[in-house]
Amino acid sequence: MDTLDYYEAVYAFVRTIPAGKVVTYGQVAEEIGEWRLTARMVGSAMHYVPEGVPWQRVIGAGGYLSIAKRSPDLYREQRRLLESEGVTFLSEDSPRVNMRLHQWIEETTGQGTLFEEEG
DNA sequence: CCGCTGACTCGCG
DNA sequence: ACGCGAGCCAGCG
Repeated sequence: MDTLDYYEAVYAFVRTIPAGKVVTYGQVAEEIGEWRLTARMVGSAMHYVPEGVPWQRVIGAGGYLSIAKRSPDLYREQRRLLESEGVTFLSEDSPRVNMRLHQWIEETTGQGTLFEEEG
């Protein structure tokens, strides 16, 4: 698989994520199954995401909207898009999605289950 | 070819 | 809970 095809594979996968569901960067890489394709690569692909791809459904590990650190504007945009399709957060102020309700792919490694509810 | 960087992630204070 | 450093691999100058 050529390098640029990685991006296409990522976009193709992201398009299959149903509204109201979210997947982490790491999960996208894992699902595609190319050993070179890491979470970082998925992040790069999302940076150049073409129109029509529901990029907001790809989030950081643990439900955290990782874009928040680098771009407050994109964070607000992503949050707005997610909430408009029914995704809920741990709290109004929290940048973390309620993974219990919205995670599309179940964690199988047993590690991701240490997601905590708030309150 | 070398070095730096990044829409990432994990482990440690 | 949170900042930091390290590991990660492809892109770019």
